[in-house]
Amino acid sequence: MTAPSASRAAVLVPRPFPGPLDYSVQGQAPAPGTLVHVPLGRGKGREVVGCVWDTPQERSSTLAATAMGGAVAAARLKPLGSPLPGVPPLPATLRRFVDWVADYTMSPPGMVLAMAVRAPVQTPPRQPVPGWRPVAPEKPPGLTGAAATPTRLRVWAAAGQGTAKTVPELASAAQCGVAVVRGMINKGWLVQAEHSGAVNPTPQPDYERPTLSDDQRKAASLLVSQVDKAVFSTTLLEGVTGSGKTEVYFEAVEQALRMGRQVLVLLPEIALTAQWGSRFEKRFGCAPLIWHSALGGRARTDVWMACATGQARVVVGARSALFLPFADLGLVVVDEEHEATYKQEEGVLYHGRDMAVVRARLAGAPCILASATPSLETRANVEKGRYGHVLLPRRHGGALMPAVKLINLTKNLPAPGQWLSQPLRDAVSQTLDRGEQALLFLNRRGYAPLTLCRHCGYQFECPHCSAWMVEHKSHQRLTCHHCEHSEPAPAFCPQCGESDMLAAIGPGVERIHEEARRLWPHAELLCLASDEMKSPESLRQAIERVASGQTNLIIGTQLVAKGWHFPHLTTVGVVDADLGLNGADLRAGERTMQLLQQVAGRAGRAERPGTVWLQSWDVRHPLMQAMAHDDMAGFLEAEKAARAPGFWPPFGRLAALVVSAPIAEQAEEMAQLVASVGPHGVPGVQILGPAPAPMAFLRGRHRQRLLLKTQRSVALQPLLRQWLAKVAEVEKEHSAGRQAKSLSWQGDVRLTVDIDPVSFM
DNA sequence: AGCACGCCGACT
DNA sequence: GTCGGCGTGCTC
Repeated sequence: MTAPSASRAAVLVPRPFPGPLDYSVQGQAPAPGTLVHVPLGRGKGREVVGCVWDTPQERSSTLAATAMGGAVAAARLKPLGSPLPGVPPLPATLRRFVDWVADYTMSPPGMVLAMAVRAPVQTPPRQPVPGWRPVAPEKPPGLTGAAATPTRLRVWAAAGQGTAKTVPELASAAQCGVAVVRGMINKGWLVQAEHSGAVNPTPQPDYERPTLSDDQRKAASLLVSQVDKAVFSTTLLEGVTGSGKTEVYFEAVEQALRMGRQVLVLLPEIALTAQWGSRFEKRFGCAPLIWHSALGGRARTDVWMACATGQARVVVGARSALFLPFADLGLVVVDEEHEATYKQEEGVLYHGRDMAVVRARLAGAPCILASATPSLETRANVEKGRYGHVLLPRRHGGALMPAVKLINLTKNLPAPGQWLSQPLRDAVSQTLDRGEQALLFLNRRGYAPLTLCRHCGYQFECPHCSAWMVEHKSHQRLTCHHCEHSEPAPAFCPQCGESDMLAAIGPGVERIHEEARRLWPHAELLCLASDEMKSPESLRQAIERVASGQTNLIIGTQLVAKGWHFPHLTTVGVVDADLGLNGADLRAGERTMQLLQQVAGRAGRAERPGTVWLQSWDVRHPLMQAMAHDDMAGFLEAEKAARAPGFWPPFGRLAALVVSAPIAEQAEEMAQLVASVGPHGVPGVQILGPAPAPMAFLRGRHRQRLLLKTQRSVALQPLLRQWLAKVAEVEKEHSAGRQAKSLSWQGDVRLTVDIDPVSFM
């Protein structure tokens, strides 16, 4: 004889609390996943929208039970509010994913939930609008003779066609006022029917099936069989640039569509969704649903709702699409899986690629990771047998991989103030003469990375960051690339007052553009940098100009290195191939290799072969040698060999702890304290630092960094949890002892934890 | 994260 | 005498 269920419901609210809060319910509690209004705090706007959460037992299948404090006394419980109308409950697979991400990233679960429910909370879904249909197939007796006016008959006909329509829809279809329609409803000639709501297009599996090469067919059949099994698996789809990876995983998408299941495709950048969408449309006959953070209001909620109701078949989007409430997810694809932009660097710090694998696992769906240059992490998972692997070793349609040539800058030094060496100039001139397209690549926005005074040596630095201000000639401003700060280009030195002595040092893409315009005055130039391409639409137009051959010389930043298809492009010149190799970044070599491979991959994708020129100050560098001799495997082996002995990722695990404060000493003192209570002397665990973070001053805050490095066998998060608990304990002691100690941790001292850090700033 | 409460400085 | 600064503490 079980009593009616406890009059208490756990509700996760979008606040940084350690777990769900309890509310009292009279009668039956709403099902887990239901979004409800709940009172919170004593404030005026004391209502928030939360999500009815599962009991710990229900969660424990996927999550180690988190020790939560004792239950709150029943008398203190506030009553549960009303559910959000028209919003389906969050599916269990999404709730488990929220729990998992919170646990893994050590973020409050409520903050993870916030990412999943922002759309329907900010913009409530459209309420279902009634549609109207004829009362019967035959005209009713009243609608005869004089009453059967031409207008009424048009309304009658419109109501009988297609799906049920709303009153305004019928009025416009029949070209009459709404009054006519209302009148017919009052007479009972039209009856209410389900209105189908916002209709989502349905992709057709075999709208336009491509002819696949043998390589492609073999790869596709394996992926299709994974989708067919409808269980979790992860497969790396590795294919050189131009090998037709997209067509291959489209076959897997097709299979999921045939099975009536939903597909999620992640892209590293929203800019890519437009071109991807048109490829999808050619293949499946309609556009996919697109999801990214720039999507506003109503459109956002429409996509969210379509995922929840199952109407959405295929969604393509940025990493935040992982938190959409898919009703029946049958396939997850992560395109360009190696891209660092998959790492969220603000708020909840999660890696989109890794969380995509988890999302698929919790949904019982296969996951495909696609790349021409897979990350070492993913390769390691392939080698351990955790991920499957399919390989496309050749370019599609018989196109050849481009030849790579090195230009030794020490021997081909351009004149002062110039950056293109003679061999590169010759190569570009010849390309243009042949009527082909050339690309000059420099991964640095703006005109010049440093402005200094030749008289006194003053360097223009950002007042809020330890970084130089970058000159942007197009806007006549100096801009910091790490924060919002920007100021008009100066006329004189603020230190010595000297005018005419300010000098732009080093090249940015704008400066290369200027040099190219002088060298090739008759070329059709286009400068492609992310800061100039604000909207996806302006980028789409620029890409279209390149792809169609309207422009023949492109100067660009890493934006042009993405997966674009430029059939006329045969020559690529990398202005500074060494850029990115120096610095303390663990993955500097790997990332530079991926970038160079991706840029190089833009050349010679059609019938004409391509050539890639790398300008380098250090042509002996293993990466330059590997590029020239097409020996990526060798380079990667060397990278692995360098990381393995120290248990650096992927051979070990890493967490970054960053202490930041407005005053440098505060950050230093706090970092010392954090370090002092860390897990020292634990086998397989190493603490590095504290030391000033590579960006020691950022957005007005001084930063100290510690790294926790463990062997793979060590559970990283429990270790960190203990560590942070000790930090909190010591902090408490200090605040209890008030007057003691110095200025530290008075004020705005923050500690952030980044699991699996990607950026080493 | 919000939001209110609380306890100290410059204004009508 | 009050308005308002942001330090501190709580949210079932």
